[in-house]
Amino acid sequence: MKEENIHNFGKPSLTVDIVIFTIREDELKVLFVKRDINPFREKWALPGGFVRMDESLEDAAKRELKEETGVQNVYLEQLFSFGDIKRDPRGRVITVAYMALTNSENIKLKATTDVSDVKWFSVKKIPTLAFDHKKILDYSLKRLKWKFEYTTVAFSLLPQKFTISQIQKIYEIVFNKRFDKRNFAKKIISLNILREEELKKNVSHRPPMLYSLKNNIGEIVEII
Amino acid sequence: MKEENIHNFGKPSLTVDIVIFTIREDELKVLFVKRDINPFREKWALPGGFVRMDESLEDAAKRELKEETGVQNVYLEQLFSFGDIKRDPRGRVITVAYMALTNSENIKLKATTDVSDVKWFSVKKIPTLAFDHKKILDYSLKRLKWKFEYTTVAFSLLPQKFTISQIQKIYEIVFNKRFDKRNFAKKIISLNILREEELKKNVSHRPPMLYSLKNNIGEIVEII
DNA sequence: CCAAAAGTGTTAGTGATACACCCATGT
DNA sequence: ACATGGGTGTATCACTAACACTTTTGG
Repeated sequence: MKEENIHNFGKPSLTVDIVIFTIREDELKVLFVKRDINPFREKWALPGGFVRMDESLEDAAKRELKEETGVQNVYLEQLFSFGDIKRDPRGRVITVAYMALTNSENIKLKATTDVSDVKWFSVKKIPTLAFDHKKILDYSLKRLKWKFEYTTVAFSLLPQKFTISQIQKIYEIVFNKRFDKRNFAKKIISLNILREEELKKNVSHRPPMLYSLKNNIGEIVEII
Repeated sequence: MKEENIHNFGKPSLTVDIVIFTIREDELKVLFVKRDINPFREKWALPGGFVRMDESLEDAAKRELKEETGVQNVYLEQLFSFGDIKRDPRGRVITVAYMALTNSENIKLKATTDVSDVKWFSVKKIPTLAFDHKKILDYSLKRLKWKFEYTTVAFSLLPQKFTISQIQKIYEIVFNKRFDKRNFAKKIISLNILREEELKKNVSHRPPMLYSLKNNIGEIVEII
């Protein structure tokens, strides 16, 4: 009987790379690691690495993110697979890119496996990156804006309870434009995706209402 | 100097699979091949196969589509990569799924490499499929609808010159719902993406205007 | 003259935008 | 009392949805 032989062809290698975004100091930031191994030693790169035989792609992304940066428990979605023939000087390597979003307040970065440094960079000041990681970053920025318009992913950048103006600020940072306070609040509330919690305490002005998200993060809801 | 060894890990294998849609007999159809090799010999499956070392992912998708089905020159976009550990009984295989769209009028199917048959199936009557191809199909149907709403991909299902009612029919088939003729025409024309060509000849009713698409297929334009 | 599909306008309703003042708290 | 950000309503405009009749051609 004819049998397809899985070994008839040379095999490309397979990696995952993660573009993780957060908001800090009123800016959209992305996390890079400084490579401590060749190729591109001493260059900044997206966290990532080879996929193991016994883990799914998503598990590989989570593992690499944790190993290289210490970051855990984030919103994660697959973006795109990049497979140009010459994208890696070591040979044929396909990478599956993931986008992650997190509220960075409680995150402690730590450089570990194969990495000498880990750092948040403003998307407005991106260093020279290893491999085709600039292309991956550009792609993920487009996807990020798209997802912000049509889903609730933005809420993964906030703590579990948040005010309307915190959401608005995040949209203003990502779209780099101001929104009218009244219209923004009207729109968000009319979507019926928020649950009122309690009033925020110890603020030196009128205490704002805290909300939490009823729906699942990433759910499709036309926001803007 | 520390050097990252590309061979430190067992390598998963890498395939591409293509979900190709067309409209025939007023139905949305998808192309499957009957496998002539194990595993899943005699089962219907998406066209696809192993990625070679010297071709990009997109080239691999085009090559497999042509080799297995004879189909060429189609709209093609990457969908998603599927990497569950047990998705292939032969071992660890990741597949990069592509979606293709074509106007099937001029297409001659021919079963060749590793394939005993090739056939269009209505999306309403899908046979049992090999591997996780049902999951890939379901994903691509979601993506198809999404792209129809927000881009001009639908036009890749039509000949270069087409009438408004041909477009409308395609939208009605894909969304499985009727649209008002006047509102649909108004909307499409207001998008300013069509160029008037000549009147269609030899029709046994009032001759409709033929249009062509000004923009690139797949361009983002909110259609519905 | 009949059958078939093409083409075309108006109205009502819904959602988007623009815009400014008062409120509750901490210091 | 003052500084700070929170909260709220209305009027206009643009877009969407609902709806029916006349036109052009081939047979």
